[in-house]
Amino acid sequence: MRRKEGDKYKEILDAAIWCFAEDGFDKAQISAIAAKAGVATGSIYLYFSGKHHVLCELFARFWEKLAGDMELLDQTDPLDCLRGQLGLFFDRLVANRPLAIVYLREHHRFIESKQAGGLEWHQKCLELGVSVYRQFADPVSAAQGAMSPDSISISQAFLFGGVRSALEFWLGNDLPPDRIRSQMLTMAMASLLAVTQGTP
Amino acid sequence: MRRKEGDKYKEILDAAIWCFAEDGFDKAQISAIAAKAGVATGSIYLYFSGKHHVLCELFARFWEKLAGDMELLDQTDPLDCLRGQLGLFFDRLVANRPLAIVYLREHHRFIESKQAGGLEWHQKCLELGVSVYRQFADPVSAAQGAMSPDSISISQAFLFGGVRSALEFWLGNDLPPDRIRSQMLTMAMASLLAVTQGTP
Amino acid sequence: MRRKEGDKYKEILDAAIWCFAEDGFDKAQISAIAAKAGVATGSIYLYFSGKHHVLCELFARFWEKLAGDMELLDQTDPLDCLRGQLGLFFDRLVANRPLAIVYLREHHRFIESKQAGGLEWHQKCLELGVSVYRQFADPVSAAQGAMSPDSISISQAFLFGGVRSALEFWLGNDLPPDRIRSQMLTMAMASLLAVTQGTP
Amino acid sequence: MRRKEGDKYKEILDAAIWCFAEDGFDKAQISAIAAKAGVATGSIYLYFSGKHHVLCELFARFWEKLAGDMELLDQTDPLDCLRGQLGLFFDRLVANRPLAIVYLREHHRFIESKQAGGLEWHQKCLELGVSVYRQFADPVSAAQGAMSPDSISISQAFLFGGVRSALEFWLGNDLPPDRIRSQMLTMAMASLLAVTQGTP
DNA sequence: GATGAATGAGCATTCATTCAT
DNA sequence: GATGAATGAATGCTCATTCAT
Repeated sequence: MRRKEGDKYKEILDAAIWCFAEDGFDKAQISAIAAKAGVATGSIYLYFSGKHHVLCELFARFWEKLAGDMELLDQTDPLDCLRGQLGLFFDRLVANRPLAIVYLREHHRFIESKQAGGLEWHQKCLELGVSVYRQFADPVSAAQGAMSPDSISISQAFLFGGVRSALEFWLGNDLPPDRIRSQMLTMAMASLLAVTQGTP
Repeated sequence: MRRKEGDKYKEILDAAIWCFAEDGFDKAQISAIAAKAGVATGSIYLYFSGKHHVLCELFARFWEKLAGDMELLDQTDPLDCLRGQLGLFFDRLVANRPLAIVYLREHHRFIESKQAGGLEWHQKCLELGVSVYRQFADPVSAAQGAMSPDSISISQAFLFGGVRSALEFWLGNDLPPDRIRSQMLTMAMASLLAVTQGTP
Repeated sequence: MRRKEGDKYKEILDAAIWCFAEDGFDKAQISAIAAKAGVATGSIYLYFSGKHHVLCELFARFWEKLAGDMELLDQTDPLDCLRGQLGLFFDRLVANRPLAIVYLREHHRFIESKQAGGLEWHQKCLELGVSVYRQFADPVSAAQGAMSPDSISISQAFLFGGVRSALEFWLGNDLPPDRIRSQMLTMAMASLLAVTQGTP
Repeated sequence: MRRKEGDKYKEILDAAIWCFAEDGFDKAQISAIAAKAGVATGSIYLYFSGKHHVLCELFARFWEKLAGDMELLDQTDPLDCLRGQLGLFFDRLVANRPLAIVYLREHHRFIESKQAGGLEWHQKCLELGVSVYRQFADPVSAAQGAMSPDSISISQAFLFGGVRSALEFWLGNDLPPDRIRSQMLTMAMASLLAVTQGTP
């Protein structure tokens, strides 16, 4: 069976999450990741081109799965859908604490990475968000520029920032995630509507 | 006795901002900071106990100055005041691009630092925000829990996350900061009101 | 798997002897030891936990071999046996000039080291000496305290001091070791008998 | 008054003894010596040319004083006189524990030092010993070579080694110095006589 | 494919010494 | 003479990556 081989890839990624979360990307040691994954140090280089690549693959898989799940969301009501998207993003990270830590601290390395494959999955998620966002267009707000690419991007960044804050707060406090999630979504939706609902 | 020449302390902090922004905290070299500051490597240790200390002092000075400026804001209208606070925070970082980068990437080290002096200035800024926030209390929203410490903290985190997103966006795009600032504040205020204005 | 090539462990120890002898422990550079041993700097840390550990292993191996050789000595005559023990110690160091230098200058670091393995071999050698020493007991000297633990320890220290002096002298002068060895043993035996032979 | 100036020289030497004893010569810091002496770091260089010079001056003063005291010893009986010399040496170091430590660990640096002034005082002490030693000459032992320069030097080295051992033992054990001194002298004298008393 | 011993460039920090005041 | 801020060369140890087996 070749199950073992396929597993190593995943074992390494899982081990990397823990190590990156614990020590940060720069301080985390490849040899520690290998040990935690139960493989030899050198084996990591059979699956990844280096430490940076491991990190990028981590996020690539994350965004890939998220994109898949986002597509399954009910798109009947734009507001519900967007709420669902943000909630899904939040839930996925809350379900994996160390991954949430790595996301908060090291995701920028993924974004800034030049040759990283996997950015297309991140892009896909952003686009899924935009496509729902566009459905909020009404003549007045559109006239006010709410559907300009810039405006949309800023809104989207703001919403992601909101989830980010919620995660950071969750990590640092002992509150049930639902409590945080709920207030986060309330605020996110309000901020969204403030931009997309024209105020005549 | 040879007097301390010039303002080496400040030169080092300024140089550190550039180096941390360029290379990240872990990769940044003390010797590079020293070179940029125009002092000898060893001189850094006359003013700071190590690389980590330099980073913490950086943020301590930032929050100290910000706290001072926040206190000067007109407090007549709570909404205006809060908008002013967030805008001030945004403006201070937009005015210093590399500092903004360092803030986004390395501020968590300051927060997580155990023995860092200067955390009190950060705390002070948070408290100034909370004290304005409390003025939004109305009977209905208060009854709904909007003024519970948890709720306030979450809101505050969300608002900071909003500014954070705006900064990140500003760094990655070529939009005039005012354009970003304006939409950020619109969204921030809306999200705030959504929590503090009871919906009977 | 790549096997450990050659006897890097031993190469490093041999190289360390030369470097420690030449420069002293503190000034000796790990990189110089590595170069002389023909290995990379980092490889030293595959075999030893640090510079101090290298030094301690050096002495541990020395005492281990010495203990083995001391046990082979003919124990028929106590006086001959003790002479043989001291002579053996002297000969082993005379046979390795740089090791003799390191012994004279740095052995105290081994003794003072808290967690050094190998101290048991040193202890073993001391005990082998004491067990022979005890055979000198005669009723009169014993009554005078010559076999009290303190007295034995002092005698032993004195005898070791004698060999030490002989080595130091040998290092600093161009005399054949046998000439020095012979006078040293004469004096050592006389000093020994002065304590263990009761003077009624 | 110029007492202050003369004092600094001595303050530095005294401080150096403590620091060298505590940390060893290489690890001891000039700045720590200065601090302990109550002077500025730079001031040390007004009195000494460097760290090594401080160490050498330390021993130069020691041997200078010892030479003076040795000359005062009663020379009536050679055996008593030699016993007195060794005892004096032992006592001087027992009276100053940190100095004893520095003597045991770092004296070789003084001996090996090329340009150190003060070696003549050390030489003086050795010669005072030799001149007493020569008085043991009897026809038989002299015929056996006991008064050859080599033989004398070896004997002297051995005797110094004996005192050295006694000091090392004293430092490492909780025995009253007199107890150690006494046995040391017994053994030293016996070893001496074994060489100088011809055995016909 | 898998291994892990071997590599060696890289870096924060220290500290003897200098010298402007 | 006295000071102590400033210097910058020096070094033990780490760890991502390689590659012989």
